[in-house]
Amino acid sequence: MALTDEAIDKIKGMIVSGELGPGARLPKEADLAERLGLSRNSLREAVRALSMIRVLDVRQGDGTYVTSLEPNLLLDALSFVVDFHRDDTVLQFFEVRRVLEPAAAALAAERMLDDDIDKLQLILDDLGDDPTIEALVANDIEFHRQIAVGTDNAVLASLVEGLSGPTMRARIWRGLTQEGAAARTREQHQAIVDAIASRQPDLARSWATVHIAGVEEWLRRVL
Amino acid sequence: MALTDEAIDKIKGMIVSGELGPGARLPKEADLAERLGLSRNSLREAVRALSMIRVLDVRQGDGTYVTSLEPNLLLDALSFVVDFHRDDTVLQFFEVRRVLEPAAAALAAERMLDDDIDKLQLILDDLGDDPTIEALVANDIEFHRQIAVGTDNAVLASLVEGLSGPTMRARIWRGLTQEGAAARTREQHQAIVDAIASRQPDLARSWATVHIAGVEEWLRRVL
DNA sequence: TCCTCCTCATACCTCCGATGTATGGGATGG
DNA sequence: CCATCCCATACATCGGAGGTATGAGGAGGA
Repeated sequence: MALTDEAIDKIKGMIVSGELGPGARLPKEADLAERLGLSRNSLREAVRALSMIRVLDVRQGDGTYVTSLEPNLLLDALSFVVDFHRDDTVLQFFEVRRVLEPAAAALAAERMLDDDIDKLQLILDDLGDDPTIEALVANDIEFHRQIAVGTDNAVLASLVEGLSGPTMRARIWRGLTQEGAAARTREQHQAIVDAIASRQPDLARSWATVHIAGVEEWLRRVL
Repeated sequence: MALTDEAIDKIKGMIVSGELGPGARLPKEADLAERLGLSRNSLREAVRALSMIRVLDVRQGDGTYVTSLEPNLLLDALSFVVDFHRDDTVLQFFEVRRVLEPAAAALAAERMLDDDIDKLQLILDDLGDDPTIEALVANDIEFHRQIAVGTDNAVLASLVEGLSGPTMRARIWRGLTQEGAAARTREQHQAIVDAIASRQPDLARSWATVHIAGVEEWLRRVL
C-alpha cells in the first residue's frame, strides 16, 4: 500500500478512535508529516483526499480541522459521484429514488413541523405562471430537499438530494416542459404537500410514488 | 478556488464530456500537469482525490487510467464515509436501511435468477451450528450483498452494502449473540430466502422489514 | 518456431527546500 | 474602548532529484 494511503488510514484512525473529535485541529503539516513518518507532499495528498469527502477542512493561513462529521456533509460528496454517470445508469438511480422519495414523503407526513409544511407550500407558490427552466429546476430541488429535511433524518435527506444531479434535473424539466407535462408535474407536487399537511403518510407515499414513477416512465421512453 | 480543485474539475470535465471514456489512459503526470497549467505536485493531489472515489486508477510503472465508472465502484467509497459516524447517527443510517432493504428483497423476489437464489440458500447453509462472530458477520454481509445484487440494480446494491460498515455489523452480531437472539435472526434470514424463492415480493418485503426493524429496535435499546 | 528469462525505458512514488499567499491575533494609535 | 496595521503562522505551489514497480521487447535456449 502506498505511503499516502497509509496516512489516510492513520488520520482516519485518529478520528474514529476519538483522538481527533469534530472541530479538532490537526497538527500543522510539518509536524503531522513527521509524526506519520512521511513527507509534507505525501501528507498533503492524504489531507486533500480527506477534504474531498468533507472529513477535513483546510484553511490557508489558519490550519486544518476535522469537520462536524455530520451526515449531510459527508454524503453530499455523493452528488459529485453521480455526475460521472451517463444515460445507461440513470435509470438505476431513478429506481432508487422511487424507493427513497415515497418513504421520505411518508416520514415527512408524520414528523414534519407545521411551520415547515407552510414553508413547503410557499416554495410551490413562489413559482409564477410561466417560470423558466432554471426556476423550475431550482424550485424542484428546493421542494424535494425540504421534504427530505422534514423526515428528521439527515442521512435520508442527503441521499435523496445527492442522488439526482442538477444536470439530470435540468434535462428532465426541459423535456417535461416541451411535452406540456410540466403543469401536471406541478400538480403532483401540490398533491404531495396536501397529503403531508393533512398528515396522511400513506397518501403522501402514494403521490410521491406516482410522481417519481411518472418522471421515470418519461425518462425510460426518451432514452 | 485552489489550483488543485480546478484541476479536479478539469479532469472531471474531460471525463464527463467524453474526451476520456472508461478505461482511457491519461497523459503522463508531467504532460497533464503542463497542459492544465500547474505543477506535478498539485496535479498529484487532484489525481489522488479522484482515485479515492474510484474515478481514476493509478498504476505505478504503468500509467493512470479512468475506471469503468460503474456505480458499484463509485459508491463503495460510501462505506469509507460511513465509518466516520458514531452512535448518534447510526440510527439514521438504520432507518434508511429499513427503507432500502425491504425494497431490495421485493425486487429480488421478482428478478433474481434461480441459480442465484440457490447460491443465496447455500450461503445460509454454509454457516455451522456454532459459528464465530467473525463468521456470522462475514456471512451476514455476503447474504445481504447477494440479495442486493439480485435486484439487478447496481446503485441499490452499492447503497445497501455501503450503508452498514463492517464495524457496526460486528458490534451488532456480538450483541445479538450475547442475548441469544442470533438464532432468531438467522431464522429471519431463512424466511427471506423462502419468500424470494417462492417469488412472493410482498412477503419478502415484509420479512426484510421485520428483520431490519428487529435489529434496529435492539440497537435503539442498547444505545 | 516457440517459450522463457532478462534488460531497459517508462511512469508513478517519495522526498527536499524554497517562495508565495491568506489568515488571525496582537500591537499600535486614535 | 475601538479601529487599524503589522507580523508570525500555516497552508499553497513550485521545480528538481532519486527510488521503485511495471510492461514490453529482445536474447537465449528447447
